[in-house]
Amino acid sequence: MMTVHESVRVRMAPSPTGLFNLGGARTALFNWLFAKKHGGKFIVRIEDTDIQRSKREYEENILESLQWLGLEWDEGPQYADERGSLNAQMNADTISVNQCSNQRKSAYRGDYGPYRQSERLDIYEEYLKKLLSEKKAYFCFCSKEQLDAEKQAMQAQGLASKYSGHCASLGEEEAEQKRKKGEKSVIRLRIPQAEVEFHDLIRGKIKFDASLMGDIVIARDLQSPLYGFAVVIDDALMKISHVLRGEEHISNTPGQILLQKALGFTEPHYAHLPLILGKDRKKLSKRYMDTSLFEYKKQGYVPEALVNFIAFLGWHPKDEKEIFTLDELVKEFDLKRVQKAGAVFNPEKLDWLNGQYIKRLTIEELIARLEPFLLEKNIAASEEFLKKIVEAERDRMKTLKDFFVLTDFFFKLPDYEANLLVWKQEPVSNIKTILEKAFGIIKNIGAENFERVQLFASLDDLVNEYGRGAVFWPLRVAVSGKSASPDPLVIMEILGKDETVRRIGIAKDKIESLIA
RNA sequence: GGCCCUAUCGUCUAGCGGUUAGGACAUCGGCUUUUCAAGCCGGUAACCGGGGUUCGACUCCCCGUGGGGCUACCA
Repeated sequence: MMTVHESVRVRMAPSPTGLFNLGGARTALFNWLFAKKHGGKFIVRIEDTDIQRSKREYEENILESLQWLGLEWDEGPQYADERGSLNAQMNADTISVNQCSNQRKSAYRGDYGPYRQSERLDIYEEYLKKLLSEKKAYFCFCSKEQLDAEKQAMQAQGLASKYSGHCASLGEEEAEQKRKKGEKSVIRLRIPQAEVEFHDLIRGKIKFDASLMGDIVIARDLQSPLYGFAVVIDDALMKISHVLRGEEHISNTPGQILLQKALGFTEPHYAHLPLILGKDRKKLSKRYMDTSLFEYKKQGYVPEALVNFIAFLGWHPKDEKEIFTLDELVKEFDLKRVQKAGAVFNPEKLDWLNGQYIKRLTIEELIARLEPFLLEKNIAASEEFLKKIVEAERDRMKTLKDFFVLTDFFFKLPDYEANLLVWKQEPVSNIKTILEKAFGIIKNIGAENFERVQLFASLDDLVNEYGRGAVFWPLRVAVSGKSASPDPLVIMEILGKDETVRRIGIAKDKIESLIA
């Protein structure tokens, strides 16, 4: 385990421009684990500086997803509708209420708020002005077309494309005039001709040649900071000690470090997590496998399985244990054991894990998890009945949703081909007699004795005469309408005498029609 | 094109100079067996290539190659 002396404060800084996905979940999980491991704080900060793409509903989705996974945050947004439950458990004085830009009252937990970038615009402006007055940043009036042409030209020469610095030497007054005239401008940070180096906790030393970067844009205007600028300010102000984020951010780290230097901020520690890749080895994208977390939820995956699965994407414990609870992960987690290369996401393993978790749930707990699905499908069944069918089928369930395809026949006998009743090479006439005899035997069992053991004993003679397969196969089909099911006698017990008799009656008719 | 990251079974990975290269998923076979699962047992399957360093490289270094990321007035 790595030793961390200072107080650990990590953050998850999602941009609410889409539904929360696996990549986000992984970043959140690793940050959360790191915080818990070191007794630190896990902070959620909403990066909604891109007002065009940011949506409130996405933000809610992110927050709900985190809660579903069990990754509760120490500081960050809090919603009106959760105040009732959460507020009660919290110190009232840790909550500050702000009026947010779109008229909605937003509350936060934590002392470093607001935790939504759109509500921190004045803070950014202040730092922007500071940079400008210190001449560390300047207004740039170059048009997109100009910039594109520059870029093309440089690439054609085989050079790194970067901003030429055209407006860097513009006089203050000149710039001011242009602005007054309403010429469109952006704010750029002066990048020194220097080497930027940082130590990545996962990858070691990473070096960049800043002279290849060109002066970077940090804001559209005083009230519109860009991501790279806002993160630096917020991380510093929120006293973030460790930045654990996806590998795609490695290349914007040097710019951020330069910004920290310009502002006199201390540099946080960095750890860049490997990417989660699709089967095509590319970063998970909207088009490819990048299903939102709630989609997994809807498909019947349990959060424990998802957490466990995600943890193992780019990380591995010391020993060979594979099933981990969140608490166990906290104990085992260590950045040292985080992988450097991207990890291809393997849905089969998720399925397996999910199945493992379903098997480990108590019947009661499993039924509780099934509840929302039952509600959605409008299935009403007694607790007693549910318990029985869940018990009979749980080993076959990979997802909660499997319950429905697996247990449909308990509710309603599906139609099936008469042929299905025939066991292997057994003559149809034998099947007919077996069904008839079984029908008679079963009909004679008292409804109060309608249990597996009793059924099994009563059918003993028939089994001895024709063989197990020849007896149980047609009975299975008769009671389930399927070729794959739990033990037919178990099904009968659950179904009860009347329904069992009725179904075997149907099978008898079918087999007769086959002969005729 | 430029910059950066990266490289062990199909996939996730263990390994940290000397191993029969281990585990998990998937796959294949067997057991169990009235079906399908589950479970148990077993099999197939990997160190990208080339140079070094070393008595000895999967392991360390360099160069290729492959893969990925970034290259926005997105995050």
